[in-house]
Amino acid sequence: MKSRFAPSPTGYLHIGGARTALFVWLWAKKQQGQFILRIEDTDRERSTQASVDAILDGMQWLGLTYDEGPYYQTDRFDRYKAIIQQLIDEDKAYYCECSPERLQTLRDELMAKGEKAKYDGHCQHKNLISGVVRFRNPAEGNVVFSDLVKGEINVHNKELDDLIIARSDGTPTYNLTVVVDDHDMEIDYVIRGDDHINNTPRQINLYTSLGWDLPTFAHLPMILGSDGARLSKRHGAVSVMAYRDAGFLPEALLNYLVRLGWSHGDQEVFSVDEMIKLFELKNVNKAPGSFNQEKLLWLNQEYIKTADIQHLVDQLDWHLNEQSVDVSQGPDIVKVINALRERSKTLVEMTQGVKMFYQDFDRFDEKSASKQFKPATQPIIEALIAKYTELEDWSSEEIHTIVKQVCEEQGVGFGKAGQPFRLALSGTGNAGSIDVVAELVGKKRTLARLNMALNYITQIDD
RNA sequence: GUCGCCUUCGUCUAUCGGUUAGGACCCCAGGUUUUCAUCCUGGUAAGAGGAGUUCGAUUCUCCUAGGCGAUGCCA
Repeated sequence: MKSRFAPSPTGYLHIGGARTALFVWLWAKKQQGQFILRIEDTDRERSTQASVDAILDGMQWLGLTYDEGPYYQTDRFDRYKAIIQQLIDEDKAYYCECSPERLQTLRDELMAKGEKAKYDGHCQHKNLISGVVRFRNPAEGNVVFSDLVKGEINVHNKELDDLIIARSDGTPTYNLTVVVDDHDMEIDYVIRGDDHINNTPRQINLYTSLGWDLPTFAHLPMILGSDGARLSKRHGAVSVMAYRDAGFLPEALLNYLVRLGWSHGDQEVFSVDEMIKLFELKNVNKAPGSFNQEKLLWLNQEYIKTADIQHLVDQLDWHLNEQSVDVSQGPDIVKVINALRERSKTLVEMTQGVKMFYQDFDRFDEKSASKQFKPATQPIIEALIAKYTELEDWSSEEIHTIVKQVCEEQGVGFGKAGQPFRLALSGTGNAGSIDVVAELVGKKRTLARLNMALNYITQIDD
């Protein structure tokens, strides 16, 4: 069994494409079949190598590995040419010299009359030998096919016209190339976005005309933006790689995407293995879905909380490099991640949190500082400095005990000491459990930062 | 315009004729917590509209409306 993902390289791999790729990939994996990647680059005006690279990068990051390919349609022009010639020879296709102007006028007229805008067959029997090549679509009857997600679809041949299969420069067009490729590559399942539903009957006629067996079709609903409009740049990040940059784990994105349009009862979290095991095209929804960043964020946090720690280390590495955070000197990154993982929605947030363990800062967040570093706090900070300077066993337990001691001696609640201490340690006030954080930051840096806080307080005193 | 596809809480969805229409995200309230976060408890919120079939429709049929797609020498 074989299925394929066939993007056209006219931009990066976007969310919708990634979801299609995922479903196709899952279906292939589930059947223990082959997943083929084919680049549909017949439109040479718009196709770029940069886009091909971007698509490949996106798929690699998501872990959607392909068993065959990438095949490029531009490498197969001879084959398409032969098929087109064959169709002409068998009188199943013909040349047409109608000008774009004539065609446009025709469309306008038909539309004005309230009729279907389609080619009128002007050149059908002229026996021309140049121009575009059109496929002779059957005039009667209808095309019926059973779509794995949409069910039975029935289209009258009257609605279809003689579509162009070769441009006037001889290059083949999409509807011809897909059919030839899917046949030659022995694709059993054509799974793609439902914007292709309307092309399917035309393609079926091509298959039939060529005497080829039909693949099974499955048309996936589109992904819309939060406003219900087709997902586009104005909805924010649509490129898959932008999600890596924003600190998402690939498995979180995959999990989000698989649940957008597919479900298995009430289950929300799926490992990739579970997806493969449970995925069914018949459980794919017919209706389009809206992309919802909040839910993705929630899933990302779930994955950050539960992921294998080494995996997290590996994934975080890219962000650490990106932000030039050197973790080779200082506490074990594993411990730092464990201290941070429950409070990070993204790896970018986590990277921010990591900084305080490896980098010194020279100022406190002004808003927090003005609130926390009051003159009344001075004796508390001084007491902490005194006791910590003496502390031999720099462990979270001891650190915690001392905070408690100071609170008792000064007759204040834990928060009165804990809050300023947290701000002194982090500079921002955003940090986890202070004892654990202080242990990881280390004695030297903790004392330095407490002294910095003390300075701050004595300065506002003046 | 014409043709095709689609329509359950704000969002993602469950339901395969009989349910107080369930779950999840978000939001709100309460609890745990040295802040935040995590965690726990609870809450708000839905079958586009109209006919029909049926003892009974969210579920089946039809109509209408709305959305999306196609109508390209794009894919």
